[in-house]
Amino acid sequence: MSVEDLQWVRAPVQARSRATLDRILDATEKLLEIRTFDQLSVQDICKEAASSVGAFYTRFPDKIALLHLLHERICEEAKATAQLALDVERWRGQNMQDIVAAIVGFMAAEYGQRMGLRRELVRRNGTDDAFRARSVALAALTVGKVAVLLDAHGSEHNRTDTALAADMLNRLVLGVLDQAAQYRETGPAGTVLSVDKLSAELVRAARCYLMAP
Amino acid sequence: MSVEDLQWVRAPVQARSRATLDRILDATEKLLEIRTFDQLSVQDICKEAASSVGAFYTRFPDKIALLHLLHERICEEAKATAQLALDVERWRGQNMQDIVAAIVGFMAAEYGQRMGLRRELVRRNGTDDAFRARSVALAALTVGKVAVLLDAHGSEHNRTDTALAADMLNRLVLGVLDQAAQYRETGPAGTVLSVDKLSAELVRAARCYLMAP
DNA sequence: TGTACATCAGTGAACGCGCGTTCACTGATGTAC
DNA sequence: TGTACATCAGTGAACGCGCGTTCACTGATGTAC
Repeated sequence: MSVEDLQWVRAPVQARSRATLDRILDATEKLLEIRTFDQLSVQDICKEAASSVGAFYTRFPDKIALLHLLHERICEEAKATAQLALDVERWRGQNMQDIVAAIVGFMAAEYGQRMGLRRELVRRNGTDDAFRARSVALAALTVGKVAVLLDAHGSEHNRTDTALAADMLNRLVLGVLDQAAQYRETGPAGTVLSVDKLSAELVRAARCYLMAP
Repeated sequence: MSVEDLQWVRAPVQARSRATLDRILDATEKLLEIRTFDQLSVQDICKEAASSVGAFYTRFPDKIALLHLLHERICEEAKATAQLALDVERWRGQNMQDIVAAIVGFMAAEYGQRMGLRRELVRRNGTDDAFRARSVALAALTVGKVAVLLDAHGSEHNRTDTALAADMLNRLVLGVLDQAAQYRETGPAGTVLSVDKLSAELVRAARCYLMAP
């Protein structure tokens, strides 16, 4: 999906303004690693992007549209990935253990990237309906596909309500990852846990949740 | 612990100002059910508390001190509860299954109260060091006590690294509960899950994580 | 290939609104004698 | 028990700062002929 399809930005027509837009998006993600979106002034962003406030407002109707654009992009990407990664056919013949490990491991690794943006989006989901709607739509899609996957492998787990199991799995995995995005280096209890270790424990938790008697 | 012991508020000396302070605290918690702390003006809070801006500033040095006070209070309460609830002696002779069910169930129920405040505090933990330090201290305490509990019941679970297991348990349970506080009525995937059902699934997940082979 | 013109892009100072904070003042409560 | 005085508490209009947004202007790019 290209930037032009999105409602949040006036599409650039010259290569120059396209480059400026890209710099603004990159600068924003970079600054979000350290600060909240609200803590970023439009000036800050434009300075970091080697651009100017006026240039910003020829692209975006207002400040928040920038964050909407970043969210919409990341959601569309994730949706496309989910369509491919969670397809039943793709996993036919493989065992549940490996499937869970692959999917949860992938999610954890993905989440490791762009932590700043994730943190901001988690915040928005709590209070802004437009952001929440997009996030919920994405989660509903993946949860639905995971439920189908669970149905197709019914003999390999011990859950009868696969819809509930899929929903809970999503809550567990994203809950822990969102939390990790909030607390960064040191976790919620002050302990350092590498992405790999966290990922491994998450895989373990997911497997256990599905397969324990 | 009484309000006077805290550094965030000028201690009231007359009953009248004590009452005003209480109204301000209650009003804040009430308003936090719908809006972010940043979305609340001092005016809003004072109006809801049937008080005035001037009165507010005779109690508090600034706006944020009010939230610090609420956080410090809730953390002290939680610490006291943890000291009692997670004591090894208290659970001697009981089996792991019941212990997990009781503790996780209790946490979920507790969390159901004051969701608005929780949501705000989760947000703060992500960006404000003072809030984070308090939350981390609390979590470190509970995780430490859970680890001791796991050690004392070593034969009833399958985890060797009890410190890691306790940390992960904390991440799983609080991760899901924090997330629920963000999304409220409808969960992250748009599904409605009562506190009881969520609690039951959390208990299941925690048990499985500890006891699966 | 060159020139004129239209549109796109970018600049940064200035504006104005919202909200945290202050302040001059009034009223209530407590204490000394 | 009454009076004077000190301190506590409360009021709400006014102030001022920060930051999102606008705007008058300059420069760059593309197109027609």
